[in-house]
Amino acid sequence: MAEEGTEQEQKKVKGPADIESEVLSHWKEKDILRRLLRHNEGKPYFRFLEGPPTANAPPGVHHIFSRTVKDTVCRYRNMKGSFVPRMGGWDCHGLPVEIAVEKKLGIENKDQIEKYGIEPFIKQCRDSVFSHIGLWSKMTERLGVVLDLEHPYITMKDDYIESVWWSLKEIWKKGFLDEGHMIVPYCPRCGTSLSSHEVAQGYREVEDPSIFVRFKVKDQENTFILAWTTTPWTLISNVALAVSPDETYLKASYKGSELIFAEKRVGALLKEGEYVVLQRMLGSDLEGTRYEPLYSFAKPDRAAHFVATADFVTMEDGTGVVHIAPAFGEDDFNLGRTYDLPMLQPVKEDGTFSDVVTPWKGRFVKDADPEIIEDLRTRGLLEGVHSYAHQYPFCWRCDTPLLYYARKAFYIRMSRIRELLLSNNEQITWYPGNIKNGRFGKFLEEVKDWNLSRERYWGTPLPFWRCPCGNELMVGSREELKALSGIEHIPELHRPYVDEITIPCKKCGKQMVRVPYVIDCWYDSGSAFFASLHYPFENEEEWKRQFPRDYIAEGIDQTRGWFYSLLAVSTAVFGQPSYRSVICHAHVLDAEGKKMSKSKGNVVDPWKLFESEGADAIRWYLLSSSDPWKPKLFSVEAVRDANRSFLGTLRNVMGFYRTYADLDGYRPGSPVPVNERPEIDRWLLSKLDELVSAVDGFYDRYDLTDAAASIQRFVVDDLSNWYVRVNRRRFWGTESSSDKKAAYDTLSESLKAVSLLCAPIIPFHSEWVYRGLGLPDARDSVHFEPFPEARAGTHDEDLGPAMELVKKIVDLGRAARGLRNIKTRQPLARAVIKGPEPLVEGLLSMIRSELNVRELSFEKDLSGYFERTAEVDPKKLGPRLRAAAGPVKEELLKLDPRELALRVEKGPIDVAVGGTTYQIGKEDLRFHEVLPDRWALGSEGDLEVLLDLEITEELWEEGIAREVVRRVQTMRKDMDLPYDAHINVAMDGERKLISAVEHFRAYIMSETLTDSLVFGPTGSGTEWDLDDGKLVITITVA
RNA sequence: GGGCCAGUAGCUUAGUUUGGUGGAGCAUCCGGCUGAUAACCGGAAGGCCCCCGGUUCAAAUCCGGGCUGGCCCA
Repeated sequence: MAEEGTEQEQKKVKGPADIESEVLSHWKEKDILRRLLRHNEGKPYFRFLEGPPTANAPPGVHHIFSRTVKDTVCRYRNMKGSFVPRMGGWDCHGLPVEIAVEKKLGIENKDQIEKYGIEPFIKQCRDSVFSHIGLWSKMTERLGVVLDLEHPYITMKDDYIESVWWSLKEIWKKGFLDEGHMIVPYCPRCGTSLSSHEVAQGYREVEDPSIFVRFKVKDQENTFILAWTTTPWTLISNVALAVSPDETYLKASYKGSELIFAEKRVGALLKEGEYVVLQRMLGSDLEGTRYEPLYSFAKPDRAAHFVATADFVTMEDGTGVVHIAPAFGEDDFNLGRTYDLPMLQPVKEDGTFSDVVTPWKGRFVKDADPEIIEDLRTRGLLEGVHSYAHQYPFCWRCDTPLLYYARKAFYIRMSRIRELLLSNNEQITWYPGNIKNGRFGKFLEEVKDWNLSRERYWGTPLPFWRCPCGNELMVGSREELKALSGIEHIPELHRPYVDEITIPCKKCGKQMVRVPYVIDCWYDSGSAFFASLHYPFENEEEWKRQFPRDYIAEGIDQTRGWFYSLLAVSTAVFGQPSYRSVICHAHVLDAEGKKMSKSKGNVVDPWKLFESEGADAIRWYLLSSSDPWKPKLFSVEAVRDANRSFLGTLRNVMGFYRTYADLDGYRPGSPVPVNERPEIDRWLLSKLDELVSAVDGFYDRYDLTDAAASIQRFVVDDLSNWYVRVNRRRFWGTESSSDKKAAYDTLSESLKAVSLLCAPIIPFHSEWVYRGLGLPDARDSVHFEPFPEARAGTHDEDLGPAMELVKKIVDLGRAARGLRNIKTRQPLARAVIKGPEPLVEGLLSMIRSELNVRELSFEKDLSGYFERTAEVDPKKLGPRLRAAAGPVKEELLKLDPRELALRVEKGPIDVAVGGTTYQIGKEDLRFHEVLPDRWALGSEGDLEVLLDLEITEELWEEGIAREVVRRVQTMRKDMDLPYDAHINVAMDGERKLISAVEHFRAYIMSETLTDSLVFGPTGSGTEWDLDDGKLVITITVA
């Protein structure tokens, strides 16, 4: 019963919302989405990995985009016969979660968190992680995405954390995990380092002092190296000066001193004539030169205060000499490692100078700048002070200027495996390709060590225990921890519980204590390719089947996020890439191309769109409008357009099919053999065949946009606007014939194939079409069908080009009519065509009826009908004559175009330019036609369609008859008459019109199912203003 | 401040690899077609192809320099 009701419903052309809710309830009833998760189980894997979102905020349009891109590829592979595991995943840890909780609790720093208590705090975090998960599930389902959200991986689960621990221990065993100082952006007021994305939010343009400082060279009288800095407070911690090894440096005498600096900077530093160059040398010659420290508050513990060389020294600004304080800058720090420089850090965590810096102890470092400058001035070490405008980061929460600080941290030595990262990247196919060696590859080439530790609370604890005696160990599993600590019950693998676990030291017997860090949550998600399986503790076999993953897809912002962490972890732990192909899709912007943000109020509400336009329209728009990696301007109008241009047409073709199939009781089955069907059927099937291969190839190459575009072209142009339109009559007749059966078979086969081809992109409409066809062997869902294969034998080589020619001829003929305002309803005596002749009679009659001409003739030459003009074709002339093309063209412009056409017709003509004579023939020219009134011409390239516009009385009358038929049909439609209702008609009007109707009486009556047709005044009726007079028509039901 | 991507009709875009009369769709107007169609067909109007230079007989396309927007970084 339910089945029948559904079919009844489908007769009418419905809106997308009805279709989708109907499909959704069908899926629910038959449990389709859940069954699809297991579809093709036991077959070869297509290994997809879902990137885990954080469910503490509702999903937005860009998540819809991601899910669409992922789902479409997975559905395609599923149809191609692969088993596609689609485990959902949730990212749980990290600062965003902590900050959301801090906000909720009304606290804003670590002291307050600790006062509140770590245990209740992380409980709050855990509770808030899934605060919006309901919306995520709802969105995923409404979008028709197949994703297992009932058994997802969850990064805060102990199993997951345990796998992460294991991997960290692997890295540690390889010696890639190190503890040491890292330069991190640090907010002295909040007492914490900041993540890079937090820093990025807080850049502002500021003015800082920029000073030129003299460093006295040791053992050389009155000689100074001139350096430049915008952070005077770091001079206290100076341990070296850096120069560029390949640049030239000068020693110049200036106002009684000798100064050393880069030659390229001289113009910006000193005035011409005020200095004398004493010596030139390369930067590398300066290496090792010792100088006297400016300050000696902090004592270096090894060799310091000499010149080093470094590539990062530029000639853009300053003096070409950079002062180095390894504790306060990343370049400085790295150079410090290279040269084994001491690290002076006389600055406390709150950003003030420590006690050793006697003059300024307790002062915030930046506030001490003016006094430091003054001190240098009085000591004669200052060469100049300027103000310097540049971008500087501030804390996004408290607006304090950030300091780059060397902090103790655990880091993974990614720089050591840079080459391996790069060669692993070579094995990955990127969409779009330019990311591989561009944004991503460049990033890898300069990969930095990965600062892994975070001085926070809600995260995977770093499983590193240390004894006061210096003994250290890494714990790689729960069992290991229990065995080592002797503690049987561990509530969970989070702070504060793991903090309380101590391990007796095997060396000294004291208690080893865990370091206080959690790890960067990007490491969590980067471990998803194994931790989601709880490998290596479980699922060994499944792991082998799923490594590496075939496909991932996320937004381009993940380049240095998940795409990187996924590759970084797998390279560090397994030495191999963890994924083979990746689609980076672009962002979804508002209709103006601006980023959507709540504060701007330009966020499109996906739920409203689901209701008004439907999920398929959204999916189709996102994939068909342009490549996924081009930004999408998202608006209701854009989605509506997708609905209209493609889905609407598909719905209408389906509606047409249903209307007549139901009327005729047609069911697909025992089809008419293809070779017995008319040309047009074979043509459509042949087209369809080409489409199937093309779309298969597009999907296979992850080219979703071309797949969608070619399907759309087929459905709109070939199927709807050509096949259905020119074949309508075949469906109308009441008697059944094999021709009619062939038409139905062709249409239903095409619709079935289309539903399969677009199933990966629009799962709802494809289902609706598929189930509405009445297929005898229909499965529960289109999504269980295998992807169609091009059928041998349907491909007809000649029909394609022949039909293209027919369409072209028809288009040209209609254009010719349009030029002269001759409506298609007006029959014409003949059309003369110059061009290849479509061989098949069936196709010729199609041209006659589409163009409404009685006769068709093909001629090789139409020059007898009209004159031509000629002009230069630069495409031909340019390559042949090169530089002479211009002047020759000028010369030819002097001739009358008509005369030129005539002369060239007889043979090449000579054109003399600059003493050389060039032969110009037909092939160098383009021709235009000058037509007499009787003829109308449409042409494209060599194809020309000429219409005879002479309208005889008989042709005119036939035109009137067709007008009348059309008016009557319109009236029938307005009266809502059934298609098969018979009528009686009365007409009154001008004599010549009535006479025309009388001559075509039989034709009019049969076309309009009229039983009786009478003439004479009628009381009521509709008055029609035909171009040639008025006609009143009255219709009554027979 | 650096890197990547983009800028073409009122709007959305194709064309740029390989130089040779810039094509579509939406919207507007006119005409047509309509026994599925909010569909479609024809025509009109609408383009300093972001700007400035360069190469070339010829540049939307190649090269250089800018500008604007988006993204990623700092």
